[in-house]
Amino acid sequence: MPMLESFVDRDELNEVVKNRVAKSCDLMDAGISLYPNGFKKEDDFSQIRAEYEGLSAEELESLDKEFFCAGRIVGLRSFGKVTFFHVLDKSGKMQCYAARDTLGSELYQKFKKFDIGDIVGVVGTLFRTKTGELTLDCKSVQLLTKSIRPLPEKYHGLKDVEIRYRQRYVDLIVTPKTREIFRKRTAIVREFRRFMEDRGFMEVETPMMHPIPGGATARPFVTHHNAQDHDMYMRIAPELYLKRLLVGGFEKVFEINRNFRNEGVSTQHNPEFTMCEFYWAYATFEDLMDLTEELFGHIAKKVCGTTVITYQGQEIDLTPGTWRRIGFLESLEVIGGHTKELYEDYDKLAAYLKSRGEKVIEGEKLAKLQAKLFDLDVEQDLIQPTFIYNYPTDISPLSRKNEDDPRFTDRYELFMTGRELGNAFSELNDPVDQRLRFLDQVAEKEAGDDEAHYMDEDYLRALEYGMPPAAGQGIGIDRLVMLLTDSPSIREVILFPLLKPES
RNA sequence: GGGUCGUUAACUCAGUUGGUAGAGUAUCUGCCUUUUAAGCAGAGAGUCACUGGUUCGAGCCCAGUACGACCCA
Repeated sequence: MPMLESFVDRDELNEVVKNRVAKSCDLMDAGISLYPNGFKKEDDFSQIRAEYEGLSAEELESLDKEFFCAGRIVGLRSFGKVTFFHVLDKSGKMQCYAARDTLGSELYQKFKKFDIGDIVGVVGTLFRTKTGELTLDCKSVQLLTKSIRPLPEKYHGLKDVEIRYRQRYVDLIVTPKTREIFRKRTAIVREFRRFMEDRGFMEVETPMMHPIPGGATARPFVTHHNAQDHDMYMRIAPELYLKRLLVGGFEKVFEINRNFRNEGVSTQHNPEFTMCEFYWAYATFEDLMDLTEELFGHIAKKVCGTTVITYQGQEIDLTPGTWRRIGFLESLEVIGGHTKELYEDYDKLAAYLKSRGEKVIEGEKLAKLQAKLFDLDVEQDLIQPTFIYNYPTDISPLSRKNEDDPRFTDRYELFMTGRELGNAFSELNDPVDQRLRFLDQVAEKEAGDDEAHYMDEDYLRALEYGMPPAAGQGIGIDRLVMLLTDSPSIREVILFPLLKPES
């Protein structure tokens, strides 16, 4: 194999890789294929364990049943004429045993060239070792895929977070906790979906590329459609499309998918992240509070087995019916410890924010300053689930105004563990009011706020046909997964988080 | 955008005042038929992130750059 042999001569390869390539050549010389196809895997280790772990050594001996398993060698202890090794498949690990007397010396010699990291097919019977471990006594061991790179150290595992994120495939091989997080993530999304479907919500897919970005206060990624020769924007939210579907007559819709926001990376933010947005005609934001408590309770119970969970050492009680509800301005007082004299006095508030290191832009509305005050002095103290409602109209351009006080909207944001998990409101379905709000946003954009909303004439046209009264919510799936997997960083719950390209 | 910290063998980490680059795992050789972080004996393995500076001499001190982590905005 000239290709493989030339591999060995490459000076930049480390010694371990060279050894493995040399072994691969030996195996091929002995007529062994390095990447054969066609092995029929029939049994998972976890199934085997579930079924036979309870059997005694004698019962296993009289079982006389062969199992066909496959997976990656993750541990190897050789005694010369006999070898113990652990094989990892999708369900877990199992110890396997290869003896020269069973395999025959020819096959055993070949087997001794296998390395940790190789993927093998094993066929054998079950027995129990002296120490009582359920073990597969191999009648045959077949190389299925040769691995030529060494895996990280077996005891400490992979610690370098940069390698863990860049080479997530290695992290998944060697870090059980990582596998666990992503299995849980899948379960969380599944239970989320099931909960919505059980309540009659219909899952839909709306565009990821928008001619006009909308539905959130954020900067978009820009891309370009060559054939039509115009710019497109990766969506920052699906909101305006989902509400068009309410106009179309679908009364309960939801979408679980990616949003893209052109902003910095932090432990809480990844430029592409997953949201579930749902819209419910003939419901109000108060109905959504109840639904949200049930939703979180359902998912926590299914995935964690309890509605009282621990996040970074703090006990979080997600039990439905117990969540706190508090008005936005009230929270500035009760939690933030401020008074009307500060948060209703523009100059005083601006001065305070500046003293705390916040930027205050000339001409910014009072409500925006109040939102900054909230971020500064309230948000981090919202540990237990809390709905903050009655957001100022000026910072809620898509929300229905409160009927008693139009300075505020029927909107809430959901907080826990000191961070936002959801944003919801009764929807603004008055096309004239919505047009005025858009105009207001356009003015802010012209004044220099590049996160302000764009005018969307088609969305207004849809509202002019009539959107039923409705309420809708967006819930950040990544943050929900962080919460339920006790993960301190969003990168721990995203398979391939955004990193700068390698040089 | 700002600050702090990190980058040494494939992995996990030491590295003294600035004086020949270290350990464990992994790898290779030998021994070993119930081990499980297997054991015993031996061997090999390094662009100390990168670039420049100070110095007789830099992994170590200084400056910058890259990437990453954390905190702040």
